[in-house]
Amino acid sequence: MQKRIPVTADSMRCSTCMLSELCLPLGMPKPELNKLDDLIQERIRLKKGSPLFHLADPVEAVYALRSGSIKTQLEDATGQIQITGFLLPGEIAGMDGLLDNKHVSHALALEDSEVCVMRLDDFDELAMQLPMLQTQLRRLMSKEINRSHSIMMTLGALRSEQRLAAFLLNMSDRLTALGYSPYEFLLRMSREEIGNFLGLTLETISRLFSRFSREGLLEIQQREVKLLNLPALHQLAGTACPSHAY
Amino acid sequence: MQKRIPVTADSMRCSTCMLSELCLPLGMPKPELNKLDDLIQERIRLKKGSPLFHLADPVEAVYALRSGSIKTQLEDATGQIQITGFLLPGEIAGMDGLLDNKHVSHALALEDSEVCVMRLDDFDELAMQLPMLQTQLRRLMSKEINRSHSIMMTLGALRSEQRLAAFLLNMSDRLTALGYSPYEFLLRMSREEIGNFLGLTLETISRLFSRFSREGLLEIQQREVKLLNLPALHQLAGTACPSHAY
DNA sequence: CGATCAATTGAGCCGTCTCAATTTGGGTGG
DNA sequence: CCACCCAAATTGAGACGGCTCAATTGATCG
Repeated sequence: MQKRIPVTADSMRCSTCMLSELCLPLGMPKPELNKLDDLIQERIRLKKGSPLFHLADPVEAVYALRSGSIKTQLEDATGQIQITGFLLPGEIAGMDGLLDNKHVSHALALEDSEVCVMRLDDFDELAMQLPMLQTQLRRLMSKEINRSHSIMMTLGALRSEQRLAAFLLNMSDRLTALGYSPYEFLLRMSREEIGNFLGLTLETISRLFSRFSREGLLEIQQREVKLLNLPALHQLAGTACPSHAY
Repeated sequence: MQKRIPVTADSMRCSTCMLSELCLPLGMPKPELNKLDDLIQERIRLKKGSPLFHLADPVEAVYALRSGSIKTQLEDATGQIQITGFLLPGEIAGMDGLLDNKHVSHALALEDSEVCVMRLDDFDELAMQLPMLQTQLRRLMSKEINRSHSIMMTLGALRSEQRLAAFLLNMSDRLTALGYSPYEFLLRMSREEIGNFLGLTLETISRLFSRFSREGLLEIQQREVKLLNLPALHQLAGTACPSHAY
């Protein structure tokens, strides 16, 4: 259930997009920003549950999430799935397929979503006049490398309660950057998906939510979370609590 | 214990380097390859145990390992370490620091090693005349993203014996690509470092080696491994056994 | 309003960790 | 060159965290 939407002159452009502080343009000066507008020639609307791309699809673009949310997952020879990330608006999908221009993962919409299509051909052409663009992509790819390494640490070094705390705080931070509340948000993924991502079972996730709730760290009602004690969660996760949280 | 070595006209260059099929030049046509030679202006010799860079150091280059081996590791606020990779010749270090040009990890030599320094300024300048260079770096960064995602799967979905099998097979594959035997090699890292990397304790690693040895999967003598049954190891790890192994 | 899927909760088991004791090997100085 | 020392690795016993299997409740959606 994909719907491709051509971008017309009066559509939203990078230069006027609310997400430009987070997305590809992050930190680019205004004049350069205006040149970016030709890069996005189309967008894709995704219904909940539908794929943006699949394993082994050819890569001809990377995608910036404009609205909604997306999960990305690996699938091995035995059919085993590992979710590698949950994307929020302003984040980029498809950067893992650039070695051989073949996707090595699946990307699936967790809710109705929309992505901006950045065709690599167009990207490289524009980058000839706007070299900074290469730097921007490099920064985003570097960020994804960091993110992956951090998750390695989460999976390799933390116990279940710490993993879930770290996960919730990470969601909270990213939603805050988007202008939402750090405290209350809706999880767009199931307990099973959280568990898969964190290397735990859905039962463990459910039990931890119940326990955190009993301990007054949060309230949870289905997928609606309210974080009640950010400092305590940070202490659990072993991360510093950002000052804005006090 | 770092020693910087300027690259002179008669030094080894990318165009004549044995590693060019694996390293930055991978898949580049000859004429373009020759232009690469000016990129590497110096190399660094590292004594065993000494750092290539540290957390929070400014990033002015990325590094291609020329000989030896290097581990990279994260360190969190509590001092907790997570090893994120063991680099072999032809592989690149420092690509995780490009978001803000500040290193977010440590890189330490596991044995006496040598790296080629690719200054980012020089890189971007050269890329103006050789646009393919940007694509090459993109491919290498994409490869690192993949590698990290695969490790997420290893940590999130596999049991201890599967993790160690996957680790050994991965080493075997990469050493094979360098022209070494798929069967016999020397582990340059301790049991503790393997365990840290795989999210297990050193005792578990030691026990697994003993068990694998008892089961005839391999022979191990300190850090000298001989893999005796690649298909069985692949079956354990849940990966397809490459044809050359039969 | 039933059907179906998601989430919760419990009981028991298993894998990995922790703590501790030994053994082995490599490096150093007498 | 040998004796010693220290770090690395092995092995065992017991504890515990997270998993499996199973039953039940609670949402959501035709």
